[in-house]
Amino acid sequence: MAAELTIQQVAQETGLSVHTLRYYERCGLIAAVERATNGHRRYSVADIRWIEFLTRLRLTGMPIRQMQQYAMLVRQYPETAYDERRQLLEAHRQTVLEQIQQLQENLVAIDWKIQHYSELEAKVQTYGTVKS
Amino acid sequence: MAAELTIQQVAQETGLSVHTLRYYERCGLIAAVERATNGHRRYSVADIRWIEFLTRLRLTGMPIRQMQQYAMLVRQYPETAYDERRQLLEAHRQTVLEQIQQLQENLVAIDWKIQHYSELEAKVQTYGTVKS
DNA sequence: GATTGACTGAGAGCGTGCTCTAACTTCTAA
DNA sequence: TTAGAAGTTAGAGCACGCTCTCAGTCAATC
Repeated sequence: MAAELTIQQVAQETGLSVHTLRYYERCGLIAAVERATNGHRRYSVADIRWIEFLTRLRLTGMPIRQMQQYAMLVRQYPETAYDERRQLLEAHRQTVLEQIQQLQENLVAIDWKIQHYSELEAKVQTYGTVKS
Repeated sequence: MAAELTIQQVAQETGLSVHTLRYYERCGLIAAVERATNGHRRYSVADIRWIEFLTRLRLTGMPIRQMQQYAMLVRQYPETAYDERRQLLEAHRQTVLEQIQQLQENLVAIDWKIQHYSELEAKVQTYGTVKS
């Protein structure tokens, strides 16, 4: 795979900082990236796609530890272990669904409070200061 | 308001630890709780309701800083400032909606990957090891 | 050949939100 | 009256996920 992107370019593309990109590589989330003759990193399009997927996992709250485990499965058994990878993602999928549900439940309570304040404001408009 | 619950009981009710309850009080999220003659905290039902609402704010990702601001509005102007409180909550409501949407978008990509793995697994079953 | 600017690795530092410790008090039950 | 369980404060410590610093390398430009 042609590896031609500098770390700066990848940072721009992915929204991660160059620090974070090096950090991710250091801790095994990204496999050793190709290097130019001067030792500088050169990322391939496949690297970018991988980083984008990693970012989705992070944004859905997967801890680095688990991402490392997933990365390890992909790297260590590149043409197999589909079952294990799928299971890991399915477990994560479940936690994401739970997160969404919890957010929605809590949102109802917040909406309720907003509504309550609106009503109190209306009363203040009509009658002056009101308690609670 | 009758204040009769010990910190242990409140921890049980709310799911927070006693450490966290004291921490929340220390940093101004909970107004000074009533004390028994021996100096021990005695929480009222209103305290519990407040803590439950705080917990909803936390679980939806509101930072402590902002919760402090909200708590300050409630405490400092107990019978007014509804507009400001409502605005604060509405701004938060917006970020929660965005969170949910982002989770859902990322979930699609994860589902997609799970599906992909399922298909690869099926191929492995049929033809033996397959690449990608 | 000197300067500039992007890169490198290793490791220190930081912000957030708890979580735990230590030393002390107070109440209850044996 | 003594043991132990639960409470108190102030402050230290911790896990996580970055984020920044530093000293050095390298290539291009003036």
